Amino acid sequence: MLAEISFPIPLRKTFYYLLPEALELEAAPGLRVLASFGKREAVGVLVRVLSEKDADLTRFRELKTITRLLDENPLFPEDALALSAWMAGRWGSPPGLCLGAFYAHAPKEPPPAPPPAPPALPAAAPDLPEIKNLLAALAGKAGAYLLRLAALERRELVYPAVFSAALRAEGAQGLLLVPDLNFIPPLAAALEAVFPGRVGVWHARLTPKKRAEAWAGALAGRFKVLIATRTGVFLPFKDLKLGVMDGEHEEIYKQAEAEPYYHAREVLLKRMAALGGSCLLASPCPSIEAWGAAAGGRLQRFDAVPPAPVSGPGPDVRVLDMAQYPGDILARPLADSLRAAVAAGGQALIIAGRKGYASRLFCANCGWMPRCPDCGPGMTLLKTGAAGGPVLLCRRCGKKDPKPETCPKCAGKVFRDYGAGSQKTQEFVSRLLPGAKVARFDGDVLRGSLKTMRSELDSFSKGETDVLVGTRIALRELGAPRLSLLAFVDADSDLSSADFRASEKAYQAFYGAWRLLGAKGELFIQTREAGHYVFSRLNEMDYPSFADGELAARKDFFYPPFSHIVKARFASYDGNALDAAAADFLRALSFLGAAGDASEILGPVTPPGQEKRKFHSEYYLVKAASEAAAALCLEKAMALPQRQGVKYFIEADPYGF
DNA sequence: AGCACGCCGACT
DNA sequence: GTCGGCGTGCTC
Repeated sequence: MLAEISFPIPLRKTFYYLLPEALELEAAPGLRVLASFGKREAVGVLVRVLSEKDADLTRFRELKTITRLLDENPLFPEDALALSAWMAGRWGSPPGLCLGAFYAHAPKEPPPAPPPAPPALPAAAPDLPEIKNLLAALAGKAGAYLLRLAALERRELVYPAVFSAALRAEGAQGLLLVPDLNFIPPLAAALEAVFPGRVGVWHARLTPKKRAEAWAGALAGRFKVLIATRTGVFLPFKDLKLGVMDGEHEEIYKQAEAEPYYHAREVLLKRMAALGGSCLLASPCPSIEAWGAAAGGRLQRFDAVPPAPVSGPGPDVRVLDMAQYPGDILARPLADSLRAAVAAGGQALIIAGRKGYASRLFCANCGWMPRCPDCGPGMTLLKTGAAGGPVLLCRRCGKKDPKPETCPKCAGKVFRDYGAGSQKTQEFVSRLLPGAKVARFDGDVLRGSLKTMRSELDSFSKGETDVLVGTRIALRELGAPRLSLLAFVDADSDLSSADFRASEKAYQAFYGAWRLLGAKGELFIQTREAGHYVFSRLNEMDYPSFADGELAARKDFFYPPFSHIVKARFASYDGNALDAAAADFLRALSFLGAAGDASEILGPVTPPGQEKRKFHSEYYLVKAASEAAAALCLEKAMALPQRQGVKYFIEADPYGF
């Protein structure tokens, strides 16, 4: 007999091995196997057992034999093979890598038996009618739910009650996914009160030993609840009955940096459905996708949110039109309020558009802005280049140019810049408020040492820091006792993007800020698009009305959740090759219109002034009417002939473009 | 992804 | 003369 094996490598194929007769009875799909692979031994997963006559073996000189089986039983009762095959089709990553995501952290030998488990303790349920209804639903039959949860601090109360209600059966386990490492400790403490000694923790920064313990503990059923960041959606469980996703709207749940590509929200929903368990998506401001799923009946929605007028007047929202304050990092009214707030003993959080010094340069006379001469997008200004002077950087292709002495359009000599990065803003604020303690929190701090990050956050929440300058990630990190002012230095980097999710993301950021401020304080938003419609709805901060409007717009323009997006970008120095690649693509997708559904292809979209550049790029956006149609488009786009000198970027369900 | 082979630059 | 850079090719 033969064994068909999948390896965690970026190839869209499986491998045949001889299955020793002694293993024929034990061998079953889903078991890990050890096998010689090239010049090394590799761990793969048995996909199928088949007989020699069912496989075309003429291409191979000889077959190798499996070394041994590593498991007695499959690690995933929910069928990781089927789930990973679905993932591979949905986001276009190689099936072996998708399957590998489930098995990546598995120790080679099966884990030891778990110690006896202490009993669960009762959880105090918050006294809100909608929470009671949710708990009753969770205690009943399995389902998929959306919970709108307003106050940040209620999570520590709600989640223990939620797991307690859904995990009454002795062996039943739960998974709580969080968007951020810093959410884990308080939630772990809250869950420990209900499941003492049976709360596990999982994130990318665990030491190898702790990671192995958490992984094995989940599989063996030692943990009642696992709290985990994104990758935790692939953890093995003995009997997973409830998957909860906190901060469901957070973009971090989409893995787009490295293969396999996936969205943890959709994997969780699919996985819980396969297990016959429940899934709960929770957020103060759900994604429009989740909002649409609730409107369409695929999620049952609970609103644990008092209507806006009940929760108080809310902070004073001030949208500053930066056209009136050209060149200012902080406009005059904001600077004045900031000075006053700190003088009065308050704390402030300033959100810059990006990290570092980067900002956008423009001519003070004619408004000219530098664009990348090679590939098109607006260039950002860095404080120092290699030679020491200021340089312009293209964030797409990495081209660096010295800052021009005079404006190429009007020969003006005065330049201004706007949209300062966190570092530059921090320096500005330090100069504005001599004597105040000004700290910074951005992606650099988040990726730096855990100790530094914690001390920055603690220092702010204890009230030692007066002003924290950060990027948007600082928003979800904080609890601040004396926070009385919050400002967005540059809201336009979000609003002006071509992304159909731009206003959703911007609104969620403003809403997050509004909630962080609580009942009082000042919220400043600096923008060059003060007329944008998100601002017309900010006063009431009525998320449902915003989300309903956004959902209607998505329907009108046929965007998700009403369609499925596949983005195909082509780039080349050779314009003819680019045209040929695009023609290949359109030909391959010509079946779309013929199907008679509403699917359509947008594009080509090219950066402005493309003709004059040596580097060409363009993209197409496929709006597919169904998941199946999208999967077919993705498959055809990935199978395109690779033309010489052309780079292909194919992405399903892209975020941020 | 690993891992090896292979052909060109600076150094024990 | 070697060590080592990463381009290219292969894995049943």
